[in-house]
Amino acid sequence: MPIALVDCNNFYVSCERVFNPKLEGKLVVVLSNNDGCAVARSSEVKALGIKMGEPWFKMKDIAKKHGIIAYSSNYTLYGDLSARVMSILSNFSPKQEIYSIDECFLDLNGFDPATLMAYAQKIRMTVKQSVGIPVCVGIADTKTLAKLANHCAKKLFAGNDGVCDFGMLTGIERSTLFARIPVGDVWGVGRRIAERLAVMGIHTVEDLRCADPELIRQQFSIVLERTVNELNGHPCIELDEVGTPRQQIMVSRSFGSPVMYLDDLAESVAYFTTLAAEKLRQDGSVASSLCVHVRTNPFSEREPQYQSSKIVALSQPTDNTTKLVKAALNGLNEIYRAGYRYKKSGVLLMALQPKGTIQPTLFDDPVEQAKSDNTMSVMDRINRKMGKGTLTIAASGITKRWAMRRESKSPCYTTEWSELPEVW
DNA sequence: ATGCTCCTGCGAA
DNA sequence: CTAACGTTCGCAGGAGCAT
Repeated sequence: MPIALVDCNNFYVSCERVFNPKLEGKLVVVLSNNDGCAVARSSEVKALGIKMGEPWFKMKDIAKKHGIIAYSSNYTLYGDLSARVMSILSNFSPKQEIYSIDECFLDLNGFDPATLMAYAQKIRMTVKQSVGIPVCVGIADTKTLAKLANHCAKKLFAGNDGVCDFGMLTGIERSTLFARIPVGDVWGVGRRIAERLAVMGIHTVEDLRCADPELIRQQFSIVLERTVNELNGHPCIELDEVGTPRQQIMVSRSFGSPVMYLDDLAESVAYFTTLAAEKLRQDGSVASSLCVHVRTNPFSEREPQYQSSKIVALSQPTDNTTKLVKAALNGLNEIYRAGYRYKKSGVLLMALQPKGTIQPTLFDDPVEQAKSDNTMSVMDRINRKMGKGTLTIAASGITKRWAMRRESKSPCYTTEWSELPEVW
């Protein structure tokens, strides 16, 4: 029952390189929102020892010294390229689970085990040729093992051309390999759990594989017990093909610079709510309540700190931007306190359900409902065709003094005509 | 005693 | 010039509450 995990290499960096081949071989990082931390690093940058999540301002000296090129993140571009990669990959298996923006599982059940390595190479070549993104492929009998195999394809076997198939290993070879990998590299084992495992003398993947599942469940959770079983080749985590609709939708951002006044905060909350509402309608869901959240900057230790949130119930489930914004602003009014320097706000849409399943009695006025649906669908269509933010509600403001910093964003090559360089 | 919701911790990318 | 540290999602388990 082989499963492949296909994962893009340094995905955001690779996206930038697709449209700017001069970046090949150079030291490149992509920064998080607000140009805060490094969230993608080229292999050359990783070799310098710069860690994932490292704050940009802390590594500026090293960056200058080595000539690191930094990009602001361009999620529009990365999302579009991701969709192209996933579409190509879907041709390689009847069952695909898109796990994140840069990786997916493929069910390879029924394929001849002896041909899987070659098949994986074909996958890599096809994606590279048609989208320009390099990927690695890990193959094994469970999702946890496939993740681990992918990790090996990337890290341990530099000479193995980006593919690793655990099906090719004997039991001894596997144990020897696992004994060289720190337990923290296993899917589902983060920093905290790794620390606690270390206390128990479990340091490597092999240690965890041989641990007593019953004990692990007792000391940790059923999740980690499943991990142990999966490491032993017993599938516990199903391939999840159907994109089960989200249970909540969150939009929040740190501000480019701190905000003091309710007006600015309200603009941001209104804007984030419109973004959340767009996602909600894309999912075909409606929300029954929402949560507004604001906070000061926890890293400014000398400043007075404040954070608060408020849950607002909606009179009936809706996907209408105007109604959601009104509710969010009501909530904001209740938690706003003057005199603080706010650094972040956010909106969480909660208690989501499929739009189709709302009880008909809730549609008291079908005419109103149809009007609302029409307005929203016109807005969505215009924004999709003419670019995000073409049509917005006034409450989200024009000036956006709080807008996030994005000092070095590349053009949205695949989605914005206006951003194409003229020479093209 | 049982079942529900809410909150927190943790992990992932 | 200076100051500057991400976002979004799910799951499990425990606390707290109602029945």
